[in-house]
Amino acid sequence: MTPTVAPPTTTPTTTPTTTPTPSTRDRLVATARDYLDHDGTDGIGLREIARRAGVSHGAPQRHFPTLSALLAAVAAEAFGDLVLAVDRAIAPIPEAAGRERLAAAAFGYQRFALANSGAFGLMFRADLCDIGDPDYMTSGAAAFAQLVAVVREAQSDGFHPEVRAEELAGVMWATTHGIVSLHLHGALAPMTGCADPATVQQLANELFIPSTSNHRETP
Amino acid sequence: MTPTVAPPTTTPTTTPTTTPTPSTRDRLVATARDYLDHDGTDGIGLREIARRAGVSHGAPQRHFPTLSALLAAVAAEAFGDLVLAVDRAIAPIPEAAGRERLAAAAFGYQRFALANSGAFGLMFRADLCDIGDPDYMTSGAAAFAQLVAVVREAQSDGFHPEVRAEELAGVMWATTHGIVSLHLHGALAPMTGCADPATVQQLANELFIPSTSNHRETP
DNA sequence: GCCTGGGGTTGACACTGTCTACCAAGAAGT
DNA sequence: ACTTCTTGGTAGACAGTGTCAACCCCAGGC
Repeated sequence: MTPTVAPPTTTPTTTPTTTPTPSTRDRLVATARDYLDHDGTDGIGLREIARRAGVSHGAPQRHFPTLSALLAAVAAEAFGDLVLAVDRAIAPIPEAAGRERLAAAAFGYQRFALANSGAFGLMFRADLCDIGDPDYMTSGAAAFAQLVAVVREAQSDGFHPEVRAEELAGVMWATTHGIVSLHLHGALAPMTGCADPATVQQLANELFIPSTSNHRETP
Repeated sequence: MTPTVAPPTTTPTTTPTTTPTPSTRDRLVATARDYLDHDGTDGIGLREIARRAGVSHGAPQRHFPTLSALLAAVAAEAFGDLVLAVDRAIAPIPEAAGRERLAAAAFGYQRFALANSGAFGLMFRADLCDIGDPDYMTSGAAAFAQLVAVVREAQSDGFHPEVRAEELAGVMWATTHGIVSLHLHGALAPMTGCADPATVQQLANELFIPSTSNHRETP
């Protein structure tokens, strides 16, 4: 999301760009993100975030009406990072090789989920973050739109051109999402016997996208 | 559940079969399941379950050391129901038609998840139920073993016989699981434009299992 | 008859999210 | 310059939670 031009996170408080002091609100979001990266979603809470951010337990209420709203902001930010990660994953592959770009996007999604498992565990949890938050919804829609675009490129490259791109993207998304979700749950490895979710993704790509080398770049 | 033969749920408390009084422990599990069916996972808690079961808030501690243990028992029961549901879904299809049985199993998984969205939302939540519980682990493994068996049948029917059945089952499981998870999260419909997750599953089946009619029986 | 222990109750403790009153400091208007 | 209003932070309350510990009742074994 808005890669270079400083995303104004919904609060243009007299300092739209280059804010020198991180403005409590941003610090709360960053602290929550840190918490997720270190400790996962398990014990996250408003008071603990406030404590780690060095403010009183009532301070977040001035910026977010509820904990879900704060976490929605964190999830929205994470969705932006996801788009960037997928962008980086497909960037080195020429646009003409649409099928390989699609495979690379799936691996990029996986790598992001594994490297940011805490934030990923939050992004699809309606009980934790307010999924009605406008920022959350637009960020999520942007991520899906990116996937649809990659699918369209793959369709130009001969990947099931007869199917609606949105539905096709839904299947691809669900497959990759299911793989990483089950893996992070700890269910995939003992069941399938292969500890690396990328191996399962590799197989999924070979089944879905048969006529491609599907080279899986090293992480 | 426990349809006919009454599996003794880990507590052979002097009445292994045909217990006339539902024995608080069973009532707690049943009440929790009811809660999930009616109100989802959102506000579930030990005290609320005890309240609805008509016992004091400390009573569950006599049977389950922690809330996670109680919910693990509920999830284990739900995994058993899932196996039964998938069994019912593939039963009317002749065993020779392995690919169609696989497709039917996927639809059966979906229908179970949609009809028992509360319990399904619990089964893969490590923060809610103790996934180290032995009952939980064996029930989950049984569900996956059932899927592997169906995949093996499909392989005998020409469905990618060169691939390891466990890995193949992992891909199929992840795809269906991802579809229903994203749907229950509310993300699939606005993105793909089709409200019915079975439509997405239908497409996934057509992509995975190309040479079959993939008839999707009416729910 | 006594004792023992399973199973239920009640009360406590620490903790949570949210609400409300209070307060400090800067902006704005007169 | 003085007042007023808004913004943002603090501290205390309240209802709720999971878990722990003490107590208590009552059936079964000696």
